[in-house]
Amino acid sequence: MTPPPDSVPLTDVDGDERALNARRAAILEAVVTEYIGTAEPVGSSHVASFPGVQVSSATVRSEMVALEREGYLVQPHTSAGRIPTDKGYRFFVDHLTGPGVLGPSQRKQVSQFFEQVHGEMETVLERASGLLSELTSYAAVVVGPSHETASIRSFQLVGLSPVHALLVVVLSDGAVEKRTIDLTTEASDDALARAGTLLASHLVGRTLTQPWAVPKSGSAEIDHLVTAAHRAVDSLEGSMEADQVFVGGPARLAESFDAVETVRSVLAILEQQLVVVSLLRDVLDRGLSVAIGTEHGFEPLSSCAVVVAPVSIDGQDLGAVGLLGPTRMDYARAMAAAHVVGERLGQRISGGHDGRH
Amino acid sequence: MTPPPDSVPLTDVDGDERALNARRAAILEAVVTEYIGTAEPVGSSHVASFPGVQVSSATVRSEMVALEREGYLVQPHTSAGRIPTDKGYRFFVDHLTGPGVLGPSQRKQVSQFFEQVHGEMETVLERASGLLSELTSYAAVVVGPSHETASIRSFQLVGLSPVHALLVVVLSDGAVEKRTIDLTTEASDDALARAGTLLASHLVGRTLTQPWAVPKSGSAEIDHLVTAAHRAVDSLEGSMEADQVFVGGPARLAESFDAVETVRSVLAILEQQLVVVSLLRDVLDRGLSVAIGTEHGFEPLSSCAVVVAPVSIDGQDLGAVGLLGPTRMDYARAMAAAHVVGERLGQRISGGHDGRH
DNA sequence: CCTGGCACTCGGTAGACTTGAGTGCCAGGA
DNA sequence: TCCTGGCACTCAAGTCTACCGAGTGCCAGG
Repeated sequence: MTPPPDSVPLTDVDGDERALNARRAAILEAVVTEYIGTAEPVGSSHVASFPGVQVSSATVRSEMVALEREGYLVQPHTSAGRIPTDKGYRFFVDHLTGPGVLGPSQRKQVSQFFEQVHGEMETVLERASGLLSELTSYAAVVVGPSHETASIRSFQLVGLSPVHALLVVVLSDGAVEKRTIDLTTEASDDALARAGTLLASHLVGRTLTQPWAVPKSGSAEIDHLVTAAHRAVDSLEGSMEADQVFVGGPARLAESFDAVETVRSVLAILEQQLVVVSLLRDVLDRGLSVAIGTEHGFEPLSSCAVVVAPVSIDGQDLGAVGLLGPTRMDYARAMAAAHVVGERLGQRISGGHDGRH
Repeated sequence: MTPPPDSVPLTDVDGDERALNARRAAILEAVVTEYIGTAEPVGSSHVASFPGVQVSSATVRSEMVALEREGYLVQPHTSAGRIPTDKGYRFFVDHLTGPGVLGPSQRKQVSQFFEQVHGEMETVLERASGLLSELTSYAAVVVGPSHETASIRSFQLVGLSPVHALLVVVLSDGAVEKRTIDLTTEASDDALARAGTLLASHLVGRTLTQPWAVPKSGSAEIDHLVTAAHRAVDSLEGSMEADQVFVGGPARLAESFDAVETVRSVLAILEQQLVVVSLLRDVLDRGLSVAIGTEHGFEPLSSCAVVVAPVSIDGQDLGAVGLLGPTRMDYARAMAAAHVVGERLGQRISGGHDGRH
């Protein structure tokens, strides 16, 4: 029906989708901005009244037809306004919205938080997830640094009962891990201590991921303890990652989505911490700071957008922070908040285990 | 209008509210049972068709009027059926429903769980909260044993950096707690070790709540470390309670309540672990196993019912399990599930830190 | 190539009507 | 005395209609 020229953007830079001419971009921006604010389909006359759009509503309409044909907008039904598609949000995030700034009161809130917060790293991360959630009113996720590179600082076997011992490992990053060991035969405190010392001499200074040979002692009793401890150390390695995930303000999901079923399924996802971590890592690894709708390839979250920011300092990976909200989220604010909190958290973590007290 | 005899229950045992005559009880039971199943107001003809009710719907109607006057039922509006009030549920729970039994598949699920689960206490409690939630499809809370009576088994100071040390305490119940200590002056590993040994000799065998005097050493450097550690130990005491709360299946709240706002506020409560613990404790202390609506005096949860069961063995308090659902929850099943899981958990906890592996 | 105008679509709202579940009350009967 | 069937009444919810208005697509004129 329509001749080919219609489908060619005016300032097509490379490929077919990369750029939109300025007018269409302005219209898209208006639609996204308005829809984020009102959650209602945006009509051409609303758009035409935007300061950045200096054409009549009729022109806006014809441009919107083009934007819809190219996949940036959709109409829920005829005779309704348009709402952005994931692709529309993507263009908005990539080209139309600045890095975003926090309001003064929010900046103050962040500063106060980092001045006042104290205590163990876990506490700080946990409370930071709450902060991020409060700043944005979305659900927040904070992932702490992995223990992969931390070396073992202390290694101890503590007897709990005649047939139970506790392996306690302190890492150089301040993490403490433990594992109960069942002893098939009773062990004396003395044997435990000797096995502990033997193992400590072999293990202190290594990381948990480095393989190690089981040292031999002269005594069968102690060898028995040592092999049991060896198994326990191996099992430590796998289970440590999950400890460092903190979810803040999951209750806010109920504000973000009106469909109860969506709330339920997203909450169910957040319960699976491993999934959340890998989602954030995946998005970060792809060099993105925002994943919209199906971009993260994770079906149950297709109605969500994920904003992530690394927690790092000098390129060193110390974790990540993330925000989970509806695709019609306020990307600028969310990105700004995630960025700021991620950055301050990185400074805090690297700057000492407990700056003040 | 109506003469006094109308308002006098037929078999009034003591006080004015204690008992209902058998017919009214049967009618109340029918209403509650039906409403729990359907979530819709129950009419007199439905009730009349219940096997336990051998009277006509007209008679049921007049009895329902009486039950409404006495506060056991309410009508959402004229010409609708009745729904139970909190008082109605209370009577149902106290007098009309048996202890409840789990279905065979659920019993099997519980058995399998306790056969297969292994690992640290925290892991077991966490997963038990998931089990309880799956069994009932309500949100579950598991509170682990308090560390109040546990004695200190090991006490260690580990240097992390020249100006940071980590205090690591192992308790007799297998719990490990840590606290970072800022050192205002640098301390040698040797000084740390000596301070640690000194403190260990004073503290091992005590509980965390017992007050203790700061031991004096000859050296000012060590005294300095010792007082810093003293402060850290004191701060440990207060923060340990919160660690032992596990919430399972919060996403199921979205299934239990249809109002999004209710979901949001209940989720927000569950985020505050201290509140949840004290709620459960409070209900248990009052000797109840169920708190319905406003009975727990906690306004934001007035549309919820809380089912609790102690985790104990031989009268020794090892914690509590709880379920949070709508007031129209299936009390019999919930109580049965909480009871069983609480009991098995008690056996597990007291029976060893890790029965199998 | 933009714009105002125009006919058209269609979701949402409001009112009238119907339906049906449920009630309260009452008179007759065991 | 108490239960029951009958009856008139109430009211939420569903259906149908009409209508409004926001919004669109298209077109002719500037």
